[in-house]
Amino acid sequence: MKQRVSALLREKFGREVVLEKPKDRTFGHFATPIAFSLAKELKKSPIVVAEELASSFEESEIFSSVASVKGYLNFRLSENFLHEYGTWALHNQAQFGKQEKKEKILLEFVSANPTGPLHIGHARGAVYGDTLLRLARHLGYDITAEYYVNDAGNQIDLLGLSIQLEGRATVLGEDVAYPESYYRGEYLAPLVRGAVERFGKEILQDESRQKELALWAKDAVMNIIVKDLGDLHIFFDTFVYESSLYDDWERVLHKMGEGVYEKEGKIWIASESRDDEKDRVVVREDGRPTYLAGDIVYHNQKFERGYEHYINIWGADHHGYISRVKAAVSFLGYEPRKLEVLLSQMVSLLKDGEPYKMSKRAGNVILMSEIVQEIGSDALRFIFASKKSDTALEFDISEFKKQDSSNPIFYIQYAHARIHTIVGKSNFTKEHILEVSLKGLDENAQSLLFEALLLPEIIEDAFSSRQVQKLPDYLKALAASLHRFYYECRIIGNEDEAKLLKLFLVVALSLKTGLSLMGIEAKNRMSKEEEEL
RNA sequence: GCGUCCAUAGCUCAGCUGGAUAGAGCAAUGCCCUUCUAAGGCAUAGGCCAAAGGUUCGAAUCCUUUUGGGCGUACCA
Repeated sequence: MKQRVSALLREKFGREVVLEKPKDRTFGHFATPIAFSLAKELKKSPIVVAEELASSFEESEIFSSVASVKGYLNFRLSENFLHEYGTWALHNQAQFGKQEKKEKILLEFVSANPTGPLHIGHARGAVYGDTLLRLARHLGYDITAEYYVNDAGNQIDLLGLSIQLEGRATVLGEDVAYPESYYRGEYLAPLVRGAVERFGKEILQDESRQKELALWAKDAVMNIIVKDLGDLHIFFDTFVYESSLYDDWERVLHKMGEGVYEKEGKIWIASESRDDEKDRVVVREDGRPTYLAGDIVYHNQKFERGYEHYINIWGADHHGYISRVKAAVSFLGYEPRKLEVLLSQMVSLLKDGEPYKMSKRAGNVILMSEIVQEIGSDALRFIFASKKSDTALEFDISEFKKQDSSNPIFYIQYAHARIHTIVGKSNFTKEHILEVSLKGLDENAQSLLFEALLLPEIIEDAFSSRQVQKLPDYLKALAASLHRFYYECRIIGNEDEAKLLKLFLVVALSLKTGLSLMGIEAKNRMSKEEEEL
């Protein structure tokens, strides 16, 4: 819709025209301040310029009016245009808001280490990534969702050790001296049981079998992670295991050519020459590659697979890492600009006003699964998707729990359910409703129709700006408009009943489509009884 | 110290490719169910957009500085 208007104006003025939402909807559907910039060039007052422009629009099949107000140009779309578009959308529901972007994108997100279940901080990146994924798919991008599994290195050894410690303390009843760093948490108990069942108790005490234990356990942990993500309706296309990439290390190292060098018995990457603060070690003196090495092989593998664009979603605590990975990409002979790293900022939790620390090693983490159980996938997804991902977010768990009825997700669901109910109450058949014209609606109704038809623009904007919160913002506003309209106008028995129901169906289509892009299923009815349970 | 993200209503946050009177939800106050689910609607109140400069017709938005925070600053992941 906006694209069409924008294209039309670009043609007319021979330049890009800024289109915005009028301050007041009664002014029209779209507005542009173009007269202000033209005024300077033409050396006339903006008001005069706007008047002249407005009167030059006489005949147009898209606009019913073009008016100038205080230097702004306000456009009102024609009834016919809105009618045609709304009717098309209802007959092609699955196509509504879709495009055919085609670009091949690799989206990597979550990628939490398989050393424990996901916590609430991971959930944010997960929701953000999955929402982007859904938006991109809707826009026609050929996008792959990938999880990179860090199953090599110290953290895996630590997992083996942690299971042994837990087992020796709980199964063998030993008095265990805990080292400084190890993992703790309830998830270890079943792992210990499983390990004993599979390997026998001996494995708990045999230090030389830590690795063996860990390699078995990481798969079990990955299963937990995948299951927890599934509960949030998040699914990955591919999993890449760090451990599977190291065979390639020598070749990749060689591929970086001048980008790496030897010094003090270690191998370094010359990342300082590529905007990093300093050069970094990639292979230690004892020959063990560092964490960075894993990411270098991985990114090389990504680029060799040949995508047009790469998006990584990382926790904000990794932001210092961006420049060194980009440096590596550049040494590998690829275009670092194709790699886009998005950050998901920290989530800090309060519980009854008390701050919660979220270090995985500390053990007192809030598990993602715990929150999903408390408030449900829909509410969690909605809250996280509603906040700009690069801003630190703070919320109180206890506040969150009691939020039930005031939760925006219910507000939107209720709007959708209302439409479904009222359509069911009407004596008109759906077929008849779809046949009627959307022309001849009054000001309020037409404005609602226009708002509902804006979804495609929102989807495009939310994805291209990577600001997914634009979608929930829009849905909230649309639901509010629906509720207001519903309150003010009685539908059943109205002389325009079928017409208004058709309008409502367009609104429902937008709500449903928008919710599904957030991984939330639209409800057809709200039940207070269910809520009590 | 350096890098980076941030600072908007009492609280949680939108708004940021510069544009018309800075918005929403929660919390507060007062109304609206003989009417399609009141999980709703209406109204009131609430702001020196952290501070100071600059750019210009025009700044919450762009630039600089300051202040106050988060995160990072490993041969840890």
